[in-house]
Amino acid sequence: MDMEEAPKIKNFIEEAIEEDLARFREMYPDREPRIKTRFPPEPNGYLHIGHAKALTIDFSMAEEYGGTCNLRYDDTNPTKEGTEYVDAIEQDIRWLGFSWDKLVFGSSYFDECYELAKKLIRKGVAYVDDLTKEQMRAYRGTLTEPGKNSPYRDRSVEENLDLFERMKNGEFENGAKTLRAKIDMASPNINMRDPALYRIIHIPHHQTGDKWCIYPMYDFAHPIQDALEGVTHSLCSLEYEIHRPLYNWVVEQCGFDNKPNPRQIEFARLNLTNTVMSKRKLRMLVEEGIVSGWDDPRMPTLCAMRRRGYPAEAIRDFLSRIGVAKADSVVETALLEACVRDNLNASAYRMMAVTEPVKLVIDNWPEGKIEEIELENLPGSEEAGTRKVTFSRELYIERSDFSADPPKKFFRLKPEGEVRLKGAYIVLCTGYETDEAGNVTLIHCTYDPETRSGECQRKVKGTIHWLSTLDAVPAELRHYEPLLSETAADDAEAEAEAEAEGEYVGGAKDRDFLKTINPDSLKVLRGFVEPAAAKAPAGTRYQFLRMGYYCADLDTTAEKPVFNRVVGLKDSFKPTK
RNA sequence: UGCGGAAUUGUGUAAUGGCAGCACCUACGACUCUGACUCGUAUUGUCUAGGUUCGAAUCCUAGUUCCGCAGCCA
Repeated sequence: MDMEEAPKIKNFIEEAIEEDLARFREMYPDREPRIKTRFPPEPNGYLHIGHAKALTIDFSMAEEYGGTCNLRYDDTNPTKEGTEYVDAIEQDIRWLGFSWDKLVFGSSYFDECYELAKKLIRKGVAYVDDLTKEQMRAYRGTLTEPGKNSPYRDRSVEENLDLFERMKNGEFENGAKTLRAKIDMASPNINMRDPALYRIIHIPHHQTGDKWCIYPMYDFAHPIQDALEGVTHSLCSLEYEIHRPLYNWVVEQCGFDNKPNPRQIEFARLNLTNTVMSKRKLRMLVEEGIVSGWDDPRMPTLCAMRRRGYPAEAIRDFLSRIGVAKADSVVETALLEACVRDNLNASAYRMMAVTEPVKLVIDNWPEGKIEEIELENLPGSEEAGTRKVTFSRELYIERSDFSADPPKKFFRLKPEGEVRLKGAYIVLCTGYETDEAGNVTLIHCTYDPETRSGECQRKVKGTIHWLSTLDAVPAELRHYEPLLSETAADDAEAEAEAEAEGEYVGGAKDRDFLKTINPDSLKVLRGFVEPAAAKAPAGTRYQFLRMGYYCADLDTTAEKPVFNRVVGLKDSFKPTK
């Protein structure tokens, strides 16, 4: 432990946990309290960077206080879920470097939920209601007016027990009856106006098959699962804040023996500039074919970030830098990119690649002569070693590294100008050729034999990268820009509107969302890479000198290498004139 | 005009009655065989109005703005 290390800044969750810990110790002096958390994804989609924030909080809080965290699939609604996401979720969590204590399904507590529902009926705090969805909405009142009691609210315990059992036995159709908590239809908190506990859904469940046709609601199941698993801190996002009284109501009414009871603490979700996080909108991008899939490198999903080449450590670094708070916020994507650059600068081997090539010929270099140039793989790292690249009369250089009409402070190649070819010689531009349209087609140079790298004191202002036409390998380079031209905050109105239309698709706001999509978010360049880079297996990351960090894509082959630009290098050159 | 939350620099986040700090971004400079990295410098902030106090981002009062809640979703 480094004593020089700055004291860790505590977030409000850590403070709450420490208070709880102190209280537990006081209440139960004979046992050492253990923190237990859980990460509860619903298996109906892929994890994104927002989930990564949540699960990082869940896992790291537990870890920090010597406790453990369960992975629990929140699968109480069989109409939306399937097993196809389960493996992907586990892979993403492991990739981030976390491991769970127990892997459980919420559905494995269905028996307990059912028994506890009957307990609540017997206590007289739950009843079977015959109201339709529409009627229930009408009876609920509004934000400013109280609701009124359902006519079925005062059924006897016996009748409720009988009806509930018959619900379970499949005697009723979907929606015909629900089990409701009997709390207060006049509560100022709408969530407390006799919320539904169980509904009838005649659909087989991916885990429990056709054993059940009634399924508990999140608000009923979640606190029960937490309590049964011994979860001490149920950490979730802000929108559940107003559900907390109901969470506590369920815990109290069910009356669990094992103490302490779980405590729900809420934090703000992550928003990023120029991205969307809503599962529904991400699904829209996939289904509309705007992206190639859930792992399209432009997506904010973890599988996409992995494919693009974002290191898991960089994501964790990012998550630790943004902190945890209760205020809504939108974090700049630039911070994520800074974390990625930080990580890759220290680890990614350097290579040369030319993304938009133009040919350069060294007229005083003997025809057919080849020289081996030795370049370091990682500046400042001896053990990373060196590699050899071929230098020859004809080279490719970056089109943007030559200007026939240069702006001020242009340190690259220009007529009559000199530039160093990285690791090789200083060359002087003696002329250039263009096509009818005025595009440069060939640059003529002479080299100075006295200026070989390492044997030369003379300095020039610019150094550019290059590749020999003899062995440069043609490669596809995919450059990405943000998917959205502006930050499309997840819009509550859109949800409400879409819901009013009966389905979560195609509201007016959604069409607005589609309009904010950046049509140029993917640019495919035909360039060249070093032969060594061409052989890299998918997932290999390099810094292509002066161009950015790149990662060999899933589509890469030795014959046709494909690289994703993970993130570009910072560039402080701003042409003026 | 209901209920639950939140407001600190362009962004995110610290400071729990005692020097408003850190990171990203931005700008400028140094260094540079990557206009990268690194290093240095700089700009900009406590939602508003009162009050308590020697002293307030912090406590009190009143207001303003923003977010969430009316699924048999989670």
